Parts: sequence; C-alpha cells; structure tokens
Amino acid sequence: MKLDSLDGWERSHLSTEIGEKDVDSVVLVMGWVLRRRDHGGVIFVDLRDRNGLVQLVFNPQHSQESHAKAHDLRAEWVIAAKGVVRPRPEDSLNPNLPTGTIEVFVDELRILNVSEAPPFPLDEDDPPTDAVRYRYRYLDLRRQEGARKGLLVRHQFNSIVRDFLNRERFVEIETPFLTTSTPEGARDYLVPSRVSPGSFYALPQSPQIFKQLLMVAGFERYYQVVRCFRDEDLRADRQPEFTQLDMETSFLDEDRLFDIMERMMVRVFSEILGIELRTPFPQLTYAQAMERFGIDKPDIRFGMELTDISGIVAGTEFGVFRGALDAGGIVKAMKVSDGERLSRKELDDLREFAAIYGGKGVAYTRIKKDGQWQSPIAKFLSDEAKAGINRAVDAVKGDVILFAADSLRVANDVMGNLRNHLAAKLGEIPTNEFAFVWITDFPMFEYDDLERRFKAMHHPFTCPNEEDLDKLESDPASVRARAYDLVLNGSEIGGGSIRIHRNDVQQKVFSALGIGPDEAQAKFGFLLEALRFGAPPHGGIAMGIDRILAIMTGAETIRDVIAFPKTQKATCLLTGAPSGVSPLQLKELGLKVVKK
RNA sequence: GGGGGCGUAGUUCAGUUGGUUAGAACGCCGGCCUGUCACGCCGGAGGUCGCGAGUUCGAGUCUCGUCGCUCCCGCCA
Repeated sequence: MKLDSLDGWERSHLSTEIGEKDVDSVVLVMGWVLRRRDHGGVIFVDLRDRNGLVQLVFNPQHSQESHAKAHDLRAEWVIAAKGVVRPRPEDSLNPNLPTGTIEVFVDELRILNVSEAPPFPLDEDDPPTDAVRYRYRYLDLRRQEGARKGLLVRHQFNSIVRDFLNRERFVEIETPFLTTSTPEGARDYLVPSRVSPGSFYALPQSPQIFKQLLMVAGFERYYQVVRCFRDEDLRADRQPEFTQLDMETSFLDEDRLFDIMERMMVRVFSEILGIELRTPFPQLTYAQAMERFGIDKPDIRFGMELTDISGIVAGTEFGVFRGALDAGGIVKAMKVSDGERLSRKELDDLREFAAIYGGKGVAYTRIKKDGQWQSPIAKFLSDEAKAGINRAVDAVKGDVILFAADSLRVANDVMGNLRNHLAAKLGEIPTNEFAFVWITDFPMFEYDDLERRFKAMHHPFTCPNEEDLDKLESDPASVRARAYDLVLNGSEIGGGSIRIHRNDVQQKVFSALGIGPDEAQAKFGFLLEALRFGAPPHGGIAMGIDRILAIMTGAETIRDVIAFPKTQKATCLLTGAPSGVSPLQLKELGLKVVKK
C-alpha cells in the first residue's frame, strides 16, 4: 500500500463541527476509519476523530478515483478526505448521530497510514476484559466510552481547580520526587543512588514535609497537582502511583480551609456535572461517625444508622451478648425496614459477611405485629430487653433488626460495612446524588497491638486539640487531633490537618509516640530545625483526584480515570514494568539480584 | 500473608453426567451488492481449551500445583 502524505493539507473541521450550516461547502477532515460499509457501488465510511463521527460517502459518479481508493480502506486506517457537505436524503437520516443530517461526498482521499486489524472491536459498548484493555491501552482509549471520557473529565477538573486556586492566591510549586525515606506510614518505593552507592532515594508518599517547609518559607498558600507513591497492596481505588491535589495554607484555621474546599467543589461540580452542591457540607466528629455509622467514611446518602444497645442488654444472660459485654465489647443494632426483602437464607448468610471483618456472626430478628420477635435468639432475651431494643431502633411491624456483639472495633467494622452492603443490595442508595461530609476530631494516636506502642493516626506533625494537650502524657488514647477527612458517598476523597508549629508541642507528641530526642533529630531533624525559625500556624489538605473523578464519572475503579494504570500486582501490561535491568546497570549501583 | 471470582478462536461467550472431528456471534480473508449506518448475501481461514502434573480406556470437564486478570480482608501515617 502506497501511503499519502499530508502535503500541506490542513483540517478544516472536526467531525462534529460539521452541520447543516456547511451544506455545499468544501471541508477537509482527518481521522480514523471506524467502519466501512461497501455496497459495491457506493461506499460509506464512518470517520472518527477526537470529537466523534461523520459519515463519508464515496460515490463513483462523484469521484471515480476516490471511490476506487476507498475500496481498500480497513478499520483504524488513518485518512484525510476533502469533499463537499451534502444533506442526507430524507429517508437516510441518522438520529443517533450529532452529524446524522449531513454527510461528506469525498472528492479526494488520502491514506495517511494503514492499521493491522485491531485486537478487539472499537465500536462496541462492551469492552474486552481488563487484561486486553490494559495491554492495548492506546486502542482502548480510542473508544469514545470508558477511560477516554475519564481523562477528558480529569483535564477539565484540573484546569478548573487550578483556575480556582490561582484566584484564591495559591501558588503552584513543585516538590522533589527523589527524596528521603520517612519512617512510619506506608512502604516507600525506593530508588538506588548511583553516585552514592548503597544509598536510596524514596519516592514521596506525599509532599507532606516539603509543603510545611514552604509555609515556613512564607508562601502562605501552596498547591500542587502531584503524583504520590505507596508500595502497598492495591484495590479498585488504590494504585501504586496516584495523584493528589496537595494544599497547605498559613494563618488559617480549619473552618476557613473547609470553606475554600467547599467553594472549590461547588465550582467543579457545577461546571463539570451541572450539579449545584449545597454548602456548608455537614460535619461529623470521628466519634459521631463511628457511633452512628460504624466507620470513619460514612455514606450519608441513606439512613439505616447504627444503635449501641449495650446498655439495654447489660443484664442479659444471652451468651453471645454476655460474652462480648464481659470482654469490654459492645452490642450494636441496625434496623432494616421491610424486612421481608431479606430471606431467611440471606440473613443466615450474613455470618459469612461478618467473618470477612473478623466477626463471629450477625444475629437478627423479624418484628411481627405488636412488636413480637420472630428470631432464633428471641427466647434468650427478656420481654423488657426486646421492648427496649424495639424502642431504641424505632422498630415497627415488618422490620428486621440486625445485631453484632463483639469488641468495639469489630462490631463497628461488621455493622458499618454491613450497612453499606445491605443498602446497595436493597437499592437504598440514591444514584446521581453526591453527599459530602467532613469527619473531624480524629484520635491523635492509634495503639499498635503488634508493636505495642502508640502510633500517629494521621502523621506525627498533626496538631492535638488545645484542650487535650495536658492528656498527651497521661491519656494519649483520648487525645483528639485537629485532623479531618473529606468523605464523598462513602469514599475518603481528602484528608489533612492543622500542623504543629510550636517546638514544645512537637516534642511532647514525639515523646507520646515513644520517639526520643535523638531519634526525632535523626528522622525529622531538618523539619524540626525549620520549625524553630518562625513557623506560622499552618495546615492543609490533600485531595485524592483519582477517587473524586471516579465518583464523578460513575467509574467503578480509579483505573478508568488514569491513562496508563497498573494491575493489582502493580505491573504495567503495556510496558512490562517492572522489568529486569542489565548487569551493568546493577553493577553501577553496587547492587546484586538475589533470587527469592 | 489470607479468602472469593474468572481464564476455551483476534474479541465476547456456550460447551450437559468425563465420551466421536471443541461450537456460536462479531472480527479477519475472498467474492457479490449504489443509500447503508451493528448494511446485506455467498464462501473460507482461524484453537497448546492459561501452563504443568495426576486420576482414567478416555479430561475443556475431575484432583493437585502453578501463572495471569479481578474483588475483598490484612496493609494503606
């Protein structure tokens, strides 16, 4: 096949820019052959470009030469066509196409490149399996639906956000990717240094320390659309590299920061989805979220809230409840309306659901008329207890009440996840609704059973609540932090905190974490030093752009808003990364491969 | 580290209780066709049933192992 060159041709219109207004005028279009319909005489070609489709007509009576040439066209060949726009015949309109009222009668066709037959059809709604799509991502992205849409929305999102923050007088500053490993937190991706053999850079899990240094440097408002790296196991909403909208401000309390974020999200949702969000976003403390929803990222698009009934059943002899309470645990209940939607088998199967989260099971009862219980556990509970529970969860005839009795952590975990699970299963979650909620007052510390010490729940530079300062030593578990998450539809889409800017407070926090002065100096010395040179009160937030976009576009995985995502084993099916390297490369790094 | 799902033609899938030569649709190749738009009609090619072992007279089907993709638990300050 002899290929043509552009030879001075320039596109006059994108496919979807051509309309009835252009009838009788000459246009020059370029793109890919989506489909060819060869009728022997006339040949139709659907030409696809970045915007959409337009139908080309090759009619031998119109142009013998181009018609002959069109005979050879195949899917995904790259062509340029010059021709005249004609209205379609009355009976040949295509209402499914924006350009369905016109077509281009081609005078001259140039074949710019050929293509092998694509490994999967690009013109169908149902995409091939993930492995095939990621292997040929560049073809997958040609499809009008799917990840292509996600990337276009992503571009829109980034430009709106940049414009918004620039107007709010934020400064976009880049921070290093080759940086130093910080202890605690996620596993780092490491990069060996050639000029310092045996030493490693770490790719940043977040620009946390640098953005604090930028506050010390006096920029006052910083942001960055930045890639972050974490070498942990993956999920549908977790990739080894992901993008954050990272921000830090000085002289602002959390309320002012929340306001900026809310106005930003309002603009984003308005301009991209045409949805007017209501502000201010609701706020829950961590304690409230755990009490009412069992988890710290509640989906508040629906009810089915949890109730702690430990007090009501405190005197019970029922073994399952008794055991949990005696071990210092709790009994948590959730009401499901119209309980007949759940079969006996479905209720019994909840045991397996509980097991995922370490629970032993889920007890249940159906409520008959007059509030009578129909339940395997009915006979173990007093009438008084049953009536008390009915009142506590506001149960009426036909309801089902579910119970988890366990440690605080497990009971919340089981019921919190069960709430999401059942709501989805029963169709209780409104679609096309976007429910934001701030979660505040996270605990400062989390006890690590394995290492038998307290760890920072957020990070060790998070400012404790003023009124809890004196409990840093006496009762670290009860200290609340000025840390917050932004949750959207049950997903954590952002998190941040007000940082410690005073050296004396930072020392106390390190001490509570069991980090001595020498260790602190060794690990964070440069930050501590910077904080001694007049650090302003500061704090910030990092928004997970991938997750926000996935929710906005209705994608089930953030891979659909990432151009070249990695698999669950953190490999790239397109490039083959990670891959071996040459012995010379290893030698220069002073490394040897040790096979497992 | 652990639990679940999937793996058959280029693609999406079917394949019964273990039984002859592993099928369909789309795609691909060739031919015909002047108003199609998932064009239509005729013909054809295309398979290491992910890989390896085992059970069996016989394995796409059963067993074990392994690899890949995926969802989840742990993990993710």
